[in-house]
Amino acid sequence: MSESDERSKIKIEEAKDKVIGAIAETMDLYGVTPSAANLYATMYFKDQMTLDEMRTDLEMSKPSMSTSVRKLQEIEMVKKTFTRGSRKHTYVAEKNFFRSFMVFYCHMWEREVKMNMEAIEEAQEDLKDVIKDSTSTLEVVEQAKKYFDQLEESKTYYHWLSDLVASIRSGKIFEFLPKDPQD
Amino acid sequence: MSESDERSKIKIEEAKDKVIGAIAETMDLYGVTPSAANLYATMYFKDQMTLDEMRTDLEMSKPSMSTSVRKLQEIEMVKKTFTRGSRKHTYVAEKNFFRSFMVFYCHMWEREVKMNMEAIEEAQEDLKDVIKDSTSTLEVVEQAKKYFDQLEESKTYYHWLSDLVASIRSGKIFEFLPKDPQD
DNA sequence: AAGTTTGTTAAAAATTTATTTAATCTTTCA
DNA sequence: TGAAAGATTAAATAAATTTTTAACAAACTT
Repeated sequence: MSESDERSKIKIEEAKDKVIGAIAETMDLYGVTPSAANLYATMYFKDQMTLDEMRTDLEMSKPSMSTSVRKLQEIEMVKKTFTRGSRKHTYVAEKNFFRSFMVFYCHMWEREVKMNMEAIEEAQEDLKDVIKDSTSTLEVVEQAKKYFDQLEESKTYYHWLSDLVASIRSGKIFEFLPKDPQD
Repeated sequence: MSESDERSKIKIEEAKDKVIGAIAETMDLYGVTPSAANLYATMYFKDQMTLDEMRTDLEMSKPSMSTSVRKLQEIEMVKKTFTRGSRKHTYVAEKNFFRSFMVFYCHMWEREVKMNMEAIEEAQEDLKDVIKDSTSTLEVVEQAKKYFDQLEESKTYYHWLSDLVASIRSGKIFEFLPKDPQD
């Protein structure tokens, strides 16, 4: 192999590493550990990888790669693939960032809406009881009403968030914000 | 104070606690610690709080409250307010979830776009050098081209994310997805 | 069926992150 | 200006995560 060819290959690796570093660094948003982030970013430039390749590439233990890849599968940023011939499992990174965005945020936001709305509904029931209770003092009723209204108001946000999720899921958001803006 | 009045007050507290628990639990999305999440959720039902009130309420140390409140100020979910008369600092929780959403996600997504786009631009420059280098072998040039194209493709996503941020910042997104949907 | 290879689970070690105690610095009021 | 109160920083402790080593289970090969 020629001297300059070797240099070119190194340059390609450096180019990749810059992007790998950036992707890994911003992946804390997705709630993954630095090593899982690193793994995903590495896989982003590969067709597919086995656990042993990951371990060699990142110089980490196999169980560590196993748990990282599991976590990445959970948020659907990595998928298992069948590779005929090989006994090793192979994994591929989701390379479509739109899909990753959709899967991750929709899942998280739905969880937020569900959990908080359920709590709000229950809380409002309790507050209604207090408000309707004829033995309650004016002061207590006023308190209960205040909190009830605050919760009612907050529902607007959760409805909106729910709508946002729906429009991302259905793809309708891309009518408003095209993936490929015409200039 | 009457028996039933006491019961009503407890019921109000229980109602609040349900919502506090839910908010705190879903706040991991915002990358804050459980105690900061707890603090915010508690403040959500108060007009304002001093560090000492926080410490009493959450039964934690003052420096702990100080760092939590600092973190919440960073993501603009809490603001410092002036309270004439008192020497203690007072803090208020941002109660408009739309604002919190906007501030947090726009900030994070802008960071993601900036960091990754800068790395991509640099990497593409390197790859261009390799592609244009007349001494490069065909194999190496093909490799470089492949990565260049992959990066070029990914820019679509970052542009879109950038547009999303802009439309949230400007409020234009609410034309597409109204806060208060007409049925 | 025995032996290998591969992947996962369990327990231990190490690292990081969060919290507290103690000390320092700032501000406010006399 | 000095004393007192309040908030922050620093160092130490505690807690929680992450990572690894080691043992185990499953699947394939011969």
